[in-house]
Amino acid sequence: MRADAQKNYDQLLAVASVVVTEEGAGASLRDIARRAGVGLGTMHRHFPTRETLLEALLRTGFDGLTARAAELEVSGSAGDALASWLREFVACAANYRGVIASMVAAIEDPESALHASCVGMKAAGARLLVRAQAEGAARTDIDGTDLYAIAGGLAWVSDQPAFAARTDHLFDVVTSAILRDRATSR
Amino acid sequence: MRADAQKNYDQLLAVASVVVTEEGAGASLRDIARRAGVGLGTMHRHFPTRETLLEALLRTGFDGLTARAAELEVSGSAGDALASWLREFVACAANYRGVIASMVAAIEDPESALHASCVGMKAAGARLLVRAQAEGAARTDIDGTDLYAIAGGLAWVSDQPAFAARTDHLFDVVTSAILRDRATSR
DNA sequence: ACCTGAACACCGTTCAAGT
DNA sequence: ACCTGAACACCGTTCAAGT
Repeated sequence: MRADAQKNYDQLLAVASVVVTEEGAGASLRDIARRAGVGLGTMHRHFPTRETLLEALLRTGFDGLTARAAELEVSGSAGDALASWLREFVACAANYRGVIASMVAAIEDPESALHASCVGMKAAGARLLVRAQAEGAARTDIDGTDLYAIAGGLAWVSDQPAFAARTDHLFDVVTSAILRDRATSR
Repeated sequence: MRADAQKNYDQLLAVASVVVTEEGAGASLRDIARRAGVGLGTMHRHFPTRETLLEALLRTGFDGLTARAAELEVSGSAGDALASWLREFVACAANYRGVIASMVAAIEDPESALHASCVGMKAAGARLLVRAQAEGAARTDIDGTDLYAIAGGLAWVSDQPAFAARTDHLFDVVTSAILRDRATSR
């Protein structure tokens, strides 16, 4: 990438991080370009769709979740591993308001820039679920898609101002439906 | 209301029902006015905010839920009553895609046209919860707000095309976290 | 009383013109 | 190669002018 293009890209991403944190995943792309001091066309070349931008913003979090899943897959308690990873998944989505809807829709849309990452997240969760089920720590009548739905639902609830303060409690209530014989997890 | 005003109101509501069913709660109000053969100003006088329109669309469902709650409050099993009502709440929200976000936000916004209805729904759910808790059919560490959050989360998950087909299963999984000693409910 | 539609300030996307 | 910004087709809201 040419030096000026790289500078614009970095600047757009930095500004987008601030604006999307402030206003959520539906923030005005025009406004981001404006505040980054960049033309509208430049915005669209670097990030042709909103998903492309969200993917870049979530990149670090996605990589962290992937690494964390790899660790947890060989950790002591399969039940605790699943609960820990789910909690981090929800926390990651909570970084940018409204992003969970895109993360859920991306699963079924191979065209989405978020597709690969989200399919990966779903698969990582599914592996932790299978291990927990094999050890008798998780109920066996749910699959990876159910788990992703539950994680998405929890993330969405946490996104709502009316419920944000009860994220931890609701997490415990809902995970108790999946995991057996656990104390409150925090 | 003058006869022509009444006709415009009815026409707007009929068209809105179709358009919001097709495109969800974020449908273009301009488009609704256009398809109703009505000026933009008329649209805004009858329905000054999007919430006003949604409230009118959901009116029937809200009234049905209120009546159903009254019945269920004196029905045989407190646990079954809560589960039945929750299921109907989720089904009601599912009539119009995306409406659950407004129904959740309205709880904390007294200015919203949906406020009174949604506070009423929340209170009805809370009454059924309290009765179930008193009979030992529901866990006692959740309150009416937790229940509304869980109902909202389920409604949101059902709204996502990726998960819509598993609504019933996810409902059973999540309600099992709240209710004790119940068989799969459908 | 009630209705209409132009005007305004936004939005995302495209693309001709510049460097 | 890369950037800019006008042009286009939308959006919700307001309000002067009509009946």
